[in-house]
Amino acid sequence: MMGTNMNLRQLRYFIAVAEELHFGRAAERLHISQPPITRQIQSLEETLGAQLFIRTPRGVELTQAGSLFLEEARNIAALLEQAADRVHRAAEGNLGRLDIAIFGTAILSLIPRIILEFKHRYPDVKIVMHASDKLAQIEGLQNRSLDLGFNRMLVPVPGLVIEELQREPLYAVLPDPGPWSGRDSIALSELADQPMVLFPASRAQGFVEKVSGLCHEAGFAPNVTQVVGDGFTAMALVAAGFGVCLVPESITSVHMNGVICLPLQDIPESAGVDISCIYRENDSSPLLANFLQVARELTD
Amino acid sequence: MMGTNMNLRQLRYFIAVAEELHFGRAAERLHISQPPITRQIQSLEETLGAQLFIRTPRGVELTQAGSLFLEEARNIAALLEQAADRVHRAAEGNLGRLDIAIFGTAILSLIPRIILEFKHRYPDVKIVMHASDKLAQIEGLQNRSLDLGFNRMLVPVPGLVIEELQREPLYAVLPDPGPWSGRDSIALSELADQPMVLFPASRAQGFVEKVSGLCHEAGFAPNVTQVVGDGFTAMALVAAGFGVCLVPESITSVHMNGVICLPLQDIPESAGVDISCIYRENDSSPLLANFLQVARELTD
DNA sequence: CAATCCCGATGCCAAACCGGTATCAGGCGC
DNA sequence: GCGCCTGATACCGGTTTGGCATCGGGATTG
Repeated sequence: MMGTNMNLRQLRYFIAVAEELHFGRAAERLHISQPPITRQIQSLEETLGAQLFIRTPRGVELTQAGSLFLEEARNIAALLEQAADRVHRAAEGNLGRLDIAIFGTAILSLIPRIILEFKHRYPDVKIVMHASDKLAQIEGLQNRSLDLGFNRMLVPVPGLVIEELQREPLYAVLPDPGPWSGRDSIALSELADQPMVLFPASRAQGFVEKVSGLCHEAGFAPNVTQVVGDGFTAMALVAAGFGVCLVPESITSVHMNGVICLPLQDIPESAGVDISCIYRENDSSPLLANFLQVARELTD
Repeated sequence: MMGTNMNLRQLRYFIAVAEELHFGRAAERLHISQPPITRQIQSLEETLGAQLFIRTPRGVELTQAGSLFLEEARNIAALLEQAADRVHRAAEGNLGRLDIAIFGTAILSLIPRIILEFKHRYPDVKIVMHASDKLAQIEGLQNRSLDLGFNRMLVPVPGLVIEELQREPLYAVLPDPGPWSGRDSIALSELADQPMVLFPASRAQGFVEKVSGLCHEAGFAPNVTQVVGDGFTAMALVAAGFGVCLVPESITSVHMNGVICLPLQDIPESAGVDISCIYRENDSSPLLANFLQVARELTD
């Protein structure tokens, strides 16, 4: 019993013979001698239970079954080649899908630049954006529905890596016109008596605690009058006279009537607020690696 | 250097491992031991230039590239299986295409029965019908655009086989009312003085010569007044009073006002007209073989 | 914290497979 | 009838493949 199992070699040889209609020329084209072709074709015919060629004194011709098989064989060969190429590209991170989570104010400035650059470099990678808060990002990463999250003030989680991309100073958002109109900076202690709006009203700790801590270091306890969901709402409340608030620098790129934004004096660099990304520690995806590389390049 | 060329074996092993997510279980499923699987997967990964699995202490999991390749591999494996099945069926004559030529009056009675029965037995064989005269059938068979022709009074052609399926007696078509109204048969000699309509006016010899020969055997030369294209036209001319004509029995299944059809007396069986099929001598197509078998069964 | 277990990886050997050379068998043309 | 061309076959050597035994590393367990 010869071959009871098809082989890609047989397929290649068959295509060559079917196109040359001549065992000898097919052998020449395949850079082998003629006898192996005879045997592989015989084996293939036995496997398929079908005669593929009619042997004639001048060469061979295809039977109807052979003609049918030629189409299928060509198709399969092309699919194999294509599959190999696609897999290779996927392994190099040029093809695939990346699920990225961001939250509210993270949309500003840095992250869109990273994503645009990545899409430009790897156009065949499909980026799916998810708007998720801190806890949803961690859950999504753990259950594999996310590959990467962007956030601020992340706390370490076992199995996940937090990588700081940028650290931006804090700004005070103040009513305008008001006592600080015309100033170009402000000390945190000047806000000791001011009612303060905090954000975000999230399940997870982070920015709110950061601001509280800074105030205590400046020698006063913040007089919190409101805790709202996001920085834009907080700025709007300041404009409406509810008090003052502290925001990361990037939010000040949004200009709003009725408020001014002033940098804080005497605050160490490390007291700024970070923009970090978070991903699985043992995620070997080349897509993620490529994305992180782009992110690092853009924050150097 | 291991494998620079993909192999179907590697593909099968990969699918098994990807579905079991465990080299040992995959080996068990494939009825081999575990080390060959390790090697084949390594070779495949090297060939593709992509890591397909992440080895973990409890087994393996698919990388994104591996996940992508699993889909492709499954698809290709299914296509291969399907191709093998289709080729096998084609070789057994259950699948494919048969080009069959008929001409005018051959449509009656026998041939449609054969074709209907064949379509019933081999529903996946596509039958393409061509209306071709005798010469076109021979040319079509020789240049491979036809597989089988039906015709009458065929003359031998080198490389083609003529197989008689049925022989039917001749009938005389006579004007009605007329001298023979009420009779139930007629002798050919009674038509000696009658003007006669012949058909078909074809490039090839055949029925016309047959009728002429019979008349001479009966002792008279036919008084041919018209030669027309087909039997129906001839019958119409008889009804219009142009004379009489001779037709094969099967045409008498068509009833036409103004004519009666009477069987000829004293004509030997061999003098009847045949319905034959014609095909290539060395046509090894199983579809043709199956079709001929059906035809022979229905004419036993 | 060490013993143990389970997984995949590796080394080694025999069997099967594959390709090359030489040769055979049959149809066609001169 | 003889040569020529085709695919088929016989035999041999190198390569590949699978099985057995074993290794190395991480996780579990007592």
